[in-house]
Amino acid sequence: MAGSGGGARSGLVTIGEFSRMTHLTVKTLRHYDAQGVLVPHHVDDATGYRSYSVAQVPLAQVVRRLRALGMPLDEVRSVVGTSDVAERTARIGEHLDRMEKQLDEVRGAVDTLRALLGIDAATGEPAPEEERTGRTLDHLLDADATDDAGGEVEFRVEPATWALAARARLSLAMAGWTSSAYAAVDQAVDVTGARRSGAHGALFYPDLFERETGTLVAYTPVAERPAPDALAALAARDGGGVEVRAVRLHETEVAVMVHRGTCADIDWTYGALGSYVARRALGVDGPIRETFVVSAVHTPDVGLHRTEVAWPVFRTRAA
Amino acid sequence: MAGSGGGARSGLVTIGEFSRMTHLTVKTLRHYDAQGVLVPHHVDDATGYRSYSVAQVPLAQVVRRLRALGMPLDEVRSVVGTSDVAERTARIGEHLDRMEKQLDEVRGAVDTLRALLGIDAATGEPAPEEERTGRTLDHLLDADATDDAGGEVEFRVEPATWALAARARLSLAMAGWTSSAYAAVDQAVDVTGARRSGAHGALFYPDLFERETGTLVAYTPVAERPAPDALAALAARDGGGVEVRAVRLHETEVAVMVHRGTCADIDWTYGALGSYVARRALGVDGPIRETFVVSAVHTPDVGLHRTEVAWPVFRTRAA
DNA sequence: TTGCTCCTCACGTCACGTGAGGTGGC
DNA sequence: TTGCTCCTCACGTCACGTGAGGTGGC
Repeated sequence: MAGSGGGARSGLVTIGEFSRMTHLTVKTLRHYDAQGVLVPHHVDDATGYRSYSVAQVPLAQVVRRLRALGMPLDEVRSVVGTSDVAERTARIGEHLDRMEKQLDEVRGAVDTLRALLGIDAATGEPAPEEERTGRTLDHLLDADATDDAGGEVEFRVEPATWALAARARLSLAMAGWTSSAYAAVDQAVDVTGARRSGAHGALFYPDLFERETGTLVAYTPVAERPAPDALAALAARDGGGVEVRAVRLHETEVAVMVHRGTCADIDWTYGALGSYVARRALGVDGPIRETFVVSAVHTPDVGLHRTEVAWPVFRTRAA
Repeated sequence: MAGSGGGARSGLVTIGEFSRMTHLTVKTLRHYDAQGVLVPHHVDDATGYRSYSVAQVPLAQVVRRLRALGMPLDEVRSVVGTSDVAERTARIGEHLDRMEKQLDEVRGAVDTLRALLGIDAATGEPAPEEERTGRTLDHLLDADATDDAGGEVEFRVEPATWALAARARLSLAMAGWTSSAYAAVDQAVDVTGARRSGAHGALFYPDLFERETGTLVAYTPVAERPAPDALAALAARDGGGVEVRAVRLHETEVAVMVHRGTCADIDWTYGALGSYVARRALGVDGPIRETFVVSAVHTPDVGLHRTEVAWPVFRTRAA
């Protein structure tokens, strides 16, 4: 009888038994050993056989959960390898926060697609025709039926303005940076005593969309050029790792469309506005500007949020 | 001036512009072209330059959402490539259902880890000590403090029994199979007129945990051996792709522990029970048996669910 | 003409899974 | 002794990302 309990009451088990206890495959356990994430209690010199201690089971299950939440192995290793309990707890807590935000976004995407499909989320049944969004999936995937969002597009010349701004090179996925950037910008407004002249805005340079990583500027427009001593005060302080500077935004001719609701769906407005501009051959190079007219700082009701998307154009070309 | 609007009012745009409109990177768009998921409207023979039509924007955004929901590219291709609208809608709907289940599981894992950390989910603040679960993360990751679940383990000899059972080779992740399996098993009970003699159960063969894919048997115990004609009736029908047979379960000596709450956490009970058995060197080879004493068929309140985990042992060895 | 966009390979990455080919222990 | 578990490479996979090296168009 090939007993699977080991020979002694040592609390040591084979990799196979440990696999059954933890629901991690043998291959995965070997991988975690190689990566130093979860090393066996003992490895036999002669045979290479791994022995795990039953005391390692809870640790393995924590690793399993962190991986299930998408934490990279490198981070898992450093989290479970840290002896500082407070830091370990903090790291996991941060990851959970990130996860919950992402979870909300995914749920939003599910809801959006359900709406597109005309499926009632509660019942799973097709919704009555009149409750569906105007753009059903059939419509979306029917190239001929693409509508033109002409009525919703406004042309405008954004005047030149001074602004207090933070700049970074990052990926679109790292949008969490913007919240800390606006916190730093708002602090800078207080420190410099500047007068705001508009809502928070952001400049998205083309490389941000085309490549994985690119340039993003988060700013608040201000009424006057910040005074030199105010700028010095700004340079002297530490904005929590975010450097805020006074910058001059140029006058820009733009086509503007208003996006309503969650920013998770903002690619639709980009698509509609970009298509409109492209059809008329108005596009010019330059950053796309978003202005957060109504955002989380105004109301927690995401449904009321309004974001202006401003696409750089050269209108007189097609006057 | 390097206009980004193309030269004509054709509605055709470069890959870079299309990237900005859809928030898909240039590299990703080229990949989708190579994979046939989203092919450009036109590719220049001489230069290889891709031209996208603005009419392809909505399609691209659907692809983006399906990918964000984790749908594999092969499936995305077949979904957006299908001209049958009803089938397309159905395929996406199925994927959304799978996603929502997975989302609930992830949320469960987040909650579990929060509880482990002793963080109150609503406030984000550490919970009062007395509200924390007994096993905090500190406890879990402190190998010396591992407790022994002795009091919760019961030894038992599971008697031999007949059962109506469905067998499959699949991965643990594919647990969705079990619901259709039990539907088929329940139908088989009706068809054969068998008398149930216990709750739904499942046998998990070791390969299921150790390798990615393995053997799973979903069954309902029945009081008597199904009659030959009942078996013939069973063989004649189509159980929705699931084949149900009468099988004999052997008498087995087991250590049993009850798992309360969602099955997403059942690895903990596996760990505690497996550790208990390993420490006493009682383990023998054989499938692990789960019995769904209180499950979704009894109550929708997951908190009330009870699952017995039965680990095969050879007790007299350590009497 | 410069500088930017675009192109095609070929290879890297992340977290494993899949064999091949072989040894060890009850 | 059989059969099972365990081992180590080496390579595959999935969905891209990262350069290298080069061309094309305003």
